[in-house]
Parts: sequence; structure tokens; C-alpha cells
Amino acid sequence: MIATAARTLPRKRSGNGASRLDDADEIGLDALVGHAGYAVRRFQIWIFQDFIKTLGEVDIRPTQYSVLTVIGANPGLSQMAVAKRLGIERARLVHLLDSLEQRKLVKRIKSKADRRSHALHLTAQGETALARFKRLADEHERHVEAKIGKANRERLLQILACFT
Amino acid sequence: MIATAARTLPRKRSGNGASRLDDADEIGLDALVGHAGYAVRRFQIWIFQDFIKTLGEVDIRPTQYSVLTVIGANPGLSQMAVAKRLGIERARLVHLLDSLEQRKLVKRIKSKADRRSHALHLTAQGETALARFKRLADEHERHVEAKIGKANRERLLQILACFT
DNA sequence: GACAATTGTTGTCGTCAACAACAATCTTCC
DNA sequence: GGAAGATTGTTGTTGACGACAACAATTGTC
Repeated sequence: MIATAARTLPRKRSGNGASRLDDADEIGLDALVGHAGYAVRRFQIWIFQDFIKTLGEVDIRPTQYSVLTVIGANPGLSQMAVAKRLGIERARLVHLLDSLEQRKLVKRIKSKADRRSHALHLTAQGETALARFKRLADEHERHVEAKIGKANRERLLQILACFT
Repeated sequence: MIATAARTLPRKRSGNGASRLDDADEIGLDALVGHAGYAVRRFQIWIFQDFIKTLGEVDIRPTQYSVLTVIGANPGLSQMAVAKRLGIERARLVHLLDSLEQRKLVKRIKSKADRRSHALHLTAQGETALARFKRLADEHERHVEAKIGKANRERLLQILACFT
């Protein structure tokens, strides 16, 4: 029932020149409506742009925020553990931590138990900074509520809880 | 109520070596749960990977599918119109169309009304191919249903309808 | 007809996921 | 105890993608 209606050709104007459909935005999406992936992609672009803008004054991007949050809540984790938990590659986490360590927000401490791994901790400066980031992130979250509605946002989090 | 509970320090083990929390996945996310952006990002990664895998036999990625769908439903559109409708940059659409044109799925026809623009059409081969792509895309959509539930998928589409 | 705007194109830059390879270190197994 | 295999952090490459700037050709406007 989702896209089987494509049998009824939705063709509009085939060979003739461009009508004034070009500049208007009444362009049909056909089977694209009904695809969760498309809606999710558009929403994700919007939500990330708002996050980046809202936390622009502190220059923190979504991935950086997620790393700081996980380290703050679980001090001493290894890079592998953080990467696995957040679903990012450990190769990518290296650069993220390099940046955060340069900004004195995070420190890598050589683990004595396993000398391959690093125990990740927030610096004192990183803790106070993260508190500020969280306030701004909450502000961003209110923007989401304003966009899709408070109840819808709650329902969304509930539906997607299995991915966190 | 979403993240103000961060006042109660969720700190666990601070200075001591790594416990066996590293390999387990019982790592708290703290304020990250409750952020729509994080859940949406993880979901988007999952859904795109499934789309790419499901349409792997025809080598079609989500963005390519969206372009083909819009052109198929609105033949004669200009590149600018397609780009604006799908929220992708016209610079990027150039490469996408180059690829699709090489594969004989799409053709650019010089518009006689506005000789700057191209009227985009599917080839005959492109139409039959798109029909196959849609069947595979429906199969992918059933994977989504299996993952989050039929009702939840419907609700999700409804919530995010304002972004399509 | 001069000037601004639009369309397609090319190019660069930065983010991000996916892989592959490597040295150092740990674990396992004999 | 030592060899073989696995793991951790690191470096590098590749490709998709969004953002931006510049350009020629063309159109619209005044």
C-alpha cells in the first residue's frame, strides 16, 4: 500500500517545454513520500544544522558533544570502548580526541593495566565547559520541540530508543 | 526534565584502572539519551546502510534513487528545480546526473524555452530500471517495519512529514 | 543596449563512514 | 616459557556528501 500505487502513471507534461512548475515547489515526490529514509535524512540535516548553529558560540559539533558526554559520564573509558558505544570508528575517534585534547577539554592517560589503551578523562576545564555545552544543547532541543511539537519529539525518542 | 538530572554526578570510577566496563556495552550515555539528534543520527546510519545493501545488486544509493524518483514523477524538470526540491546543491547534482546519464538512465535535453537549462527525462531503460528499484526500495521499507514496527514507522512518517 | 540575476559547470574545503595497514601490547595455546 | 593470534591506538586512502566560490552562457530588467 505504500508504493504499489506507482502503477498509475503520475506523468504530467512529457515533451513540451518547461511550464511554471520549475520555480514553484509543487513538485511531486511520488514514491519518495512513504520512504522513512528520505524523511529521516531531511530531518537529520535540519537538526544537525540547528545544533551546529546553537552551539556555534562554543564551536562544538554534534559528534564532539557526544564524545564529551560519554567520557563525562564514564571516566576512564578506553578509546575503543567509546568508539564502540557511539558507533564511530576508532580511526575517526583519534582525530576527534586530538582536537579535544588540544583544546584542553579531554586528557588521555596511559592505562597501567593495559599499556596499549588510554583512559579518557575530562579535564577540570572540560567539566565546566561540558556543563555549558549541555545548557546550549538543551536550548537546541527546545528548537526541535518548537519544530515538530513536544509530544511528537517524545514519541520520536521513544520509537528510536532501540538505536541509542 | 530531560537533562537537568545531570546535577546528580553519575561518575563511576575515576582514577583507578579500567574495570571490565570497557568491553561490556553497559556504558551510560548520560545526557545523550533525550537528545533527538543522536537517536536520529544512529537511525539514519542504520537505514541508509540497509538501503544501500538492499539496493546493492543494482548499485543505487539513496540520493540517486531520490533523483530518479523525482525525475520519473516530473519529467522535464530543470536541474535547478530538482536540486531545490530535494535539498541538494546544484553543484552536487551535476555529478549525480553525470553518473546516471553514463548509465543510460537519465538524459539531459536542451530546453528550447530557456537555453541555459536542461530538461531532465528518464530513458526508456531508466523507466524499467526505476520500476525495479522501487520494488527493492519497498523491500527495504519492510526491513524498517520489521525493525521499529509497522505502527511506529507510520507515526514516524507522520511526524516528519513537514520535512519532505 | 547596459546591468543584474539565473543556470549549469568546475573547483576547493571540511565532515564523515569505510577500509587497510602497521607497531606496540596483550591473550591464548602448546 | 615462547610462538601465534587478537586487540589498541595510529596513520593513511577512498568515496559520498554539504557548503561555498568562481565562471561562461543565457535570460530578464530597466
